[in-house]
Amino acid sequence: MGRSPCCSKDEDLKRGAWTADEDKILIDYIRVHGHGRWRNLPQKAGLKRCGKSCRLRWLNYLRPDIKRGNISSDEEELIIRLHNLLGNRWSLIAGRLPGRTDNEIKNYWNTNLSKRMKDNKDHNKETTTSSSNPKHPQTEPTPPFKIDFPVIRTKATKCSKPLLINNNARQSTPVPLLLDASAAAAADSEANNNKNIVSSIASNHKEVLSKNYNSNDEFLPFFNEDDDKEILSNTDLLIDDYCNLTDADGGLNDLINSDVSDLCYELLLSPYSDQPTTIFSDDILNQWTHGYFDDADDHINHDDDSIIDRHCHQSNAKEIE
DNA sequence: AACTCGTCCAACCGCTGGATA
DNA sequence: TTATCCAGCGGTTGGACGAGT
Repeated sequence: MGRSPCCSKDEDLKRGAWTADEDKILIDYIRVHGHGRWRNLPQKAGLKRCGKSCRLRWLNYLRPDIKRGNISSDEEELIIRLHNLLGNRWSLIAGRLPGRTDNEIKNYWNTNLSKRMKDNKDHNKETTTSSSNPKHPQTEPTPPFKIDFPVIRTKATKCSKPLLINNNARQSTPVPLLLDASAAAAADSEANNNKNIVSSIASNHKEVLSKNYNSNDEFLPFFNEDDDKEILSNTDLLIDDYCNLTDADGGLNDLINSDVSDLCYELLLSPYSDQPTTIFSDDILNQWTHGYFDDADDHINHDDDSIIDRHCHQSNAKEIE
């Protein structure tokens, strides 16, 4: 049952800090053979280390594209904004900061920013309390960092099928969509609603395909699970989720069995996984972290066309060609 | 100088999910 | 379908180091 441990503890494997010699051996080996196959790498390279340890050492310290030095203020602001947006998805956040590792960002957050955010929150509470006093009219609160954004739950998921939607056919009002299959099954009352939604989506997809995927096409927009105001992005969706929802309709299944069914969009991937890195443009982030959430009562701006960085589409579209 | 305490961060650990036989 | 492999992720740990007493 389950997998065997990466390295059994009774093996004569070295732990703890790496020496310069070990670093050199690892670098030399990877320079010649490339990385990957971490489990066998230590043996082949002549290192008495666990493969996992080698991987971590390479990714977090020895990679040539690692950026040394302090986190700049720009990087810091970006980390804060991304953390507001994504939560503790360190690898995703690191993906937006070239040369920075998830470990580094996680450490930086835990040692610097989390404390500062907490202090800031406390300060805001005090400010709010004192501002309730009519003798101290509230001035426009402009905290350095906003912290109460709903976190978008994303997942570094490889889609094996295309998910396209046409701007022109997009629904104008937020639509509740049950993304979890079991929840969908439990909520019979939602079934017809979902069917209608998915039917609409599938219809959109058909329309998109009929137009042969032009530059206005985008991924599905966010949907608002209205009560808890949780926001889910389309990256949470596996294609199977759509299929489950659309089985009764069949429309989307037709779509995904079409000629372009082997398209692969890779979303929100870490920079050191041999995969594309730039997913969200800074404009998008600005919209997400400022424009989208400036109004607490309306977390999602469905009228805004820019949801996912168009570069993602374009680069993938080129690959398709 | 010696000790304590807090901070930083590299490394470890356990778990997850995709791939594959 | 199931078991296993493997890479990757996020939380936690512990040693090094500096500041304060």
